[in-house]
Order: sequence, then structure tokens, then C-alpha cells
Amino acid sequence: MAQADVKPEPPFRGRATIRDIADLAGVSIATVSRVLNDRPDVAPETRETVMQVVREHGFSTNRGARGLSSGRTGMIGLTLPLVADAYFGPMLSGASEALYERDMRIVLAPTFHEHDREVSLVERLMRGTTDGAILMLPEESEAELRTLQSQGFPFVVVDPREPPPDGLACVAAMHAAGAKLATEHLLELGHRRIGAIAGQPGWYATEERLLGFRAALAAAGILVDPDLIVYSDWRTPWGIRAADQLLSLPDPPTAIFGFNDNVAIGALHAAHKLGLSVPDDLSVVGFDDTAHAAIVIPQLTSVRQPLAEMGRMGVSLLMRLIEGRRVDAMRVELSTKLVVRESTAPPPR
Amino acid sequence: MAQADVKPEPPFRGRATIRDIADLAGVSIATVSRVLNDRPDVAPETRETVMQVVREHGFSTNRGARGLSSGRTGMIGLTLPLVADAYFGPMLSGASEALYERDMRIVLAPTFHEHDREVSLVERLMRGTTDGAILMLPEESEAELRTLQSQGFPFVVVDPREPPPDGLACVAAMHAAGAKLATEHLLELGHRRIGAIAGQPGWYATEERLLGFRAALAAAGILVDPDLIVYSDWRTPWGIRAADQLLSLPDPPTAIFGFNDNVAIGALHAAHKLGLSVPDDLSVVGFDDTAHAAIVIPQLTSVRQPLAEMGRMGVSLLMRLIEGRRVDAMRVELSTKLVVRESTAPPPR
DNA sequence: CTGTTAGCGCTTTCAG
DNA sequence: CTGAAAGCGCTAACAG
Repeated sequence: MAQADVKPEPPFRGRATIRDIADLAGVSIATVSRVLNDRPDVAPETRETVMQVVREHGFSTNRGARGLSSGRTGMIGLTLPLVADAYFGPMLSGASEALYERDMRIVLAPTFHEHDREVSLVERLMRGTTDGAILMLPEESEAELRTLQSQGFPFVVVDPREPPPDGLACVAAMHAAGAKLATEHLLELGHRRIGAIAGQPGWYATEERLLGFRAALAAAGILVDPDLIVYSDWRTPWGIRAADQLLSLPDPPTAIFGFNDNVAIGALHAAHKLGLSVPDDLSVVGFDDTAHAAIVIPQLTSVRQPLAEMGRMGVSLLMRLIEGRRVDAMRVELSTKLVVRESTAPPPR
Repeated sequence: MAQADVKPEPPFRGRATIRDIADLAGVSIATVSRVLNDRPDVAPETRETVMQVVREHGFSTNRGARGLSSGRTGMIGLTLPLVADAYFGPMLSGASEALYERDMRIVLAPTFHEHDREVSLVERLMRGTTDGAILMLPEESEAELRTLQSQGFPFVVVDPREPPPDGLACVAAMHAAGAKLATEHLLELGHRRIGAIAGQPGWYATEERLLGFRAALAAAGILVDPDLIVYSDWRTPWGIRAADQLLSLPDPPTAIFGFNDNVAIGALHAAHKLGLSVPDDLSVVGFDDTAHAAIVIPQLTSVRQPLAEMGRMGVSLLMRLIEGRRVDAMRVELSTKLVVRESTAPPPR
């Protein structure tokens, strides 16, 4: 009633639907749909008319409805262990940016490291809500992943926890090469007794980094003292303990290579407690190069993992999968590089 | 082919639909829908039968379809400036956890601090994809927010950038009280010349914290030296500069209160460069108590803002809005508290 | 190049 | 308490 229709008042109740646009533009809804989906078979003139109306009313298509009829929702799911985390944050950020550029939406599903939660979340994501998913550091076993794949749901693994199964789209970083770089850096500085705070045994990252560490040592003709390698949870408090252990050895290392920034920062704390100065008395290098590396004093030398890039790459692979295009490289490894800051120097004496 | 049908093979092609479940359970789809939505008008026995089948097939309802027919999609949108951030991370995490508990999905929309992007993102979120939104530190002006509200889209603002307009659901922290606490702590330690690295002028957080800072000083009978307050961008490099400025004053402060952890850590860096020891030569306190506060050496004394709690609270308000329930407290302020760590001590001499 | 017509999977009156 | 039927907004053949 009282249909003013002065100028900017939409002649429909809530938000415009494709039908409103069609009426306003004087065409059929099919035509509007075509325009909206950039189909080639529309007269340029018609297209312009429709776009006009669309812009005027700030119309944008209802994803749910589109999903229902076409099967593609324009949304992708993303699982990750933790959302408030210096490591996963940048990955998520990179992925979300890439998705934004493609005008796709991201459904966030943090798993808090719980296997069951992750499984049920993925299950739900599959049910018509999303077109595919990115699984960051998934909890699922290879077998579970394969089952998922066999169900025809497109997904890509970013930063696999275990050695990446082949046939699965997967993006990782060059752990071994990075670890080799870090170790060589220490070696060049003159260090001969280098301790390593490795991550949790069995993890892909841990084992690969260990490989690089050992390779560099071997190349320098140094045989590894088993006492100098201690496994640890990835978090700082555990890094402190591990460093304590290393530093209280009869013949302690002059440098410590933490397999991620958290444990390396743990080493910084341990050294501080012991009155050791970094880098004068002890050199420390980390891995990942998260934001933490730069805020700590002294700033941490660390191996840079291209976290955001990994997220973007995951999206890129996923899009190919969803579009059914051939994915030649199912598995991509992004390179790592050493960022030298203030925590490394030649050994004392 | 070779449809084994041994036991767990579903008799339908892709994923089960509500119709499949209905057939299998020998009821109508309407009944299944009722069960799925916890409607009261179903015989307990029928309900059980249906649930049985649902569980057996791991069925869960297609949100898109539900959204289409009922108007509620079970998804909510969340905008925030940055996703990879020690400040927003915990807020996002809290919100996502609360949403998970309600079996709702979250559509993530990072704005990278771009006003236009945020506006268009919110616009899109409104169009049938989500039931409502949480806007963290929104870029929108009060006027824009009100327009949004007038369109009937439920949303809540978490951590307003400007003084929160009333009538809008909003959750914030008690900035002034927290700043007062921090200042009093310094005062009790014996500091008399206390510098402040304030945030950007005009921000709600900045102004409120300034109020608390001034109030504490006034209560102690100290009148503020304008030279001792310097405004700054919220990031560490700017914090360093601000601290440099403070520390190079003819009569430099013995303590610095950074209005967030980033700038406080900047003060730590500045002190380090100057050869000043914290807390012996200079005390530093931060605000927010992000993860950074605990990893830095010395660990930072900081005012704790209940970030995750704010996210949860935002969800809780939003749900009430969506369900059309009365929201008595449209505006909630969560309390802050001081966490004393290692960066504060009595002034030298 | 454009319009007509089925549904997509689900919720929801409205009858029984 | 349960079923039948009418869409929700959109896409995708299929005709013209």
C-alpha cells in the first residue's frame, strides 16, 4: 500500500530476487541468470540493461538457492586445528584472500585438534553447504582421507601431518631443504655442537626437518650425537624444557635449532633463565618464521615457511579440482628460505 | 557397479536427502523434517525410528535448502579486519567455538581494514547466505550501521572502533577501568613520571584508556605532562618510535604504559636498543594481553582483555537477536584485569 | 539470443 | 500425530 515509488524505493518487500530484477529489466529470469553467470549467449544490450538494474538495487544472487539448483554453492569449507595461532593464521589469511578474489565465501571450521570434531565437521561441510574443502594439518588418517576422496568430494590438504599420500591434492613446504639451510648457517658460523629441538616424532614436518638437519651435519663431516636431538611438543613450555635438557648436558651445544619458532623461543627463555646471552653465548634458530620471530628480543633467525602462499596455493588447487580441470601437479611443495636476524652468531671463545 | 550391498551401502546415489530418510523410515518427509527440527508434535516412537535411520546414514540437513524454505540458513557471517592477528584471533576463536556449540556455521569475511570491502561483504552476507552477522571492529560509520539495522538484518558489533551508538547490540571491554588498573599498578610501584603510548586518536579504545590513565594519575595528585602522552599507530614499529620519543625527553619517564601489547613491545625494543634494562631501568605495561605478552623477554605485564569471551558474547547476543527474543542489555561491557608479569618493578634509585 | 518449465532439498501451512 | 502440497530463489535443459 502507499507505494511511493518516488525513486529509490524498491517495489518489493525485503531484498530483491532474481524475479524482481527480471521484471524491472523487462526480461525473463533466465536471462537475468545468464547475465549473472557471465554466460556468453546474451545480447550485449540486454546484458547492459540487466546489469543496470542489478547495480541499482545492489542485487546479488542467493547462494543457497544457487547451490540447490546448480550444485555449486560458491562456498568452500576450511578446517584447521586452531584459528588463533601465529602459524595457522597466515595460512588461513592467504586462503581467504584467494577465495575473496574469486568471489567465493569461506566456511570456517576449527577442530581444536580433535579428530572426531574434524571428521564430523567435514561430513557436514560436504552436505550441500560447500563445493569443496581445504584441510589444514588434518587429523584424518590416510585411509580416512582416501575414503573421503572416493566419495567424490573435492578437497586439498595443506600442510599434511603425515607423509602426504599420493593421488591426493596436497601442498606442503620444503621442510628438509629449509632445515638444511638453517643447519648450514650455524655450521658456517663455526658451530660444531648443534642441538636440535625436534617436533613430535612421526610428524611429516619433524621427520623431514630431521633429514635436512642430519644431511647438513653429515656433509660437514660431523656425526650426530644422539644426546643432541630431543623431541618435543611444538609449544613453548615444552621447548623450554627441551632446551634445559640440552643446556645441562656435560658438553652442551653452542647452538640450538628449534624445529619451530615456539620451541626456539623456548630456548631463548631457557637461556635467559640460565644467564646465557643470545647470540653471544648461544645461537638459536627457529623454523616457520611466524610473527613471533620478529617481536622477540633478540629477533629470531628462522626458516621462513610461506604460510600465506600455502593457503593461496591450496585454494588454487581446490578450484581446479572443483572445476574438474586436470590437476597435473597433485602435490606441490613450496620453497623455504632462511631469514637471518639477531639470534645467531659465531660460537663463544 | 558391483553394488555389493553387503551392509553399509546406501541405496541412493550421492548423499542422502530427507526423502531417502523418509522412505527408509517409512514416514513422510514432513515427519522427518519435524524430527530434525525438534518439533514437539511427533510420536516418541516415530521420532526414534527416524533418528535411527538418520544416524545410520550420517544424514544431516542441507543448509542451503533449509535457508531457502525457512529463511534461516544456520550460518552467520563474521567480518574482521585481519584474520592472522594475535588480537582478532582469540575473538574469532571464541565466536567460532560458541557457534559450533549451537551447530551453526560461520562464514568468514576478512576486510583487511578496507571500508569498501567490508561494506560489500556485509551486503553479500545479507543476501540469503547468513542469518545474521558479527562485525568485529567495524569500519562502518554509525550512520551506515544504523542503515544496516533499519534493513532488518540482525548483527552485533564486537569491539567498536568508535563510541558505540546506542540501540545497537554491541560488546566491548572496560577500557577505562583496565587502564586505571595498569596506571595504579605503576603508581604503587613508586613511579611518578609515567609515559603513555596511546593508540590512534579518536578510537574508542584510545580515548577510554586515556580516561582511565588520567583518572588514576589525578587520584594520585599527579598532573599529566602533555609530553608524556604520545599517540601512535597500534603496530610495533610505531611503538618503537613513540618510545624513542618518550625516552629521549630531557626528563624521561621511568615507566611506559603502551595502550596495546604491540606498542608496549615496541617500548621493550626501544629500551633494548638504548641499553636500558626492563624492568630495572624502565617498567613497561601493555594492554590486551595477547599471546605476545607471554613470549617476550621479560614477559610483559599487561591488562587482560577477555578477547575470546567477547567473541562468545557477541554470538550469544546475536542469537537472541535472530530468534527475535528481547535483548535487555543491548550493550555489554566485559571486565578487564591486570596480569602482572616481569616487565614492571619499582623505579631505579 | 530469449523465454518456459522443471526441479534442487527442505520447511510449512493445511487437512485429515 | 502425520501426510500432501506449495513454494523458497535459482539454474539448466529445451524450445522457439
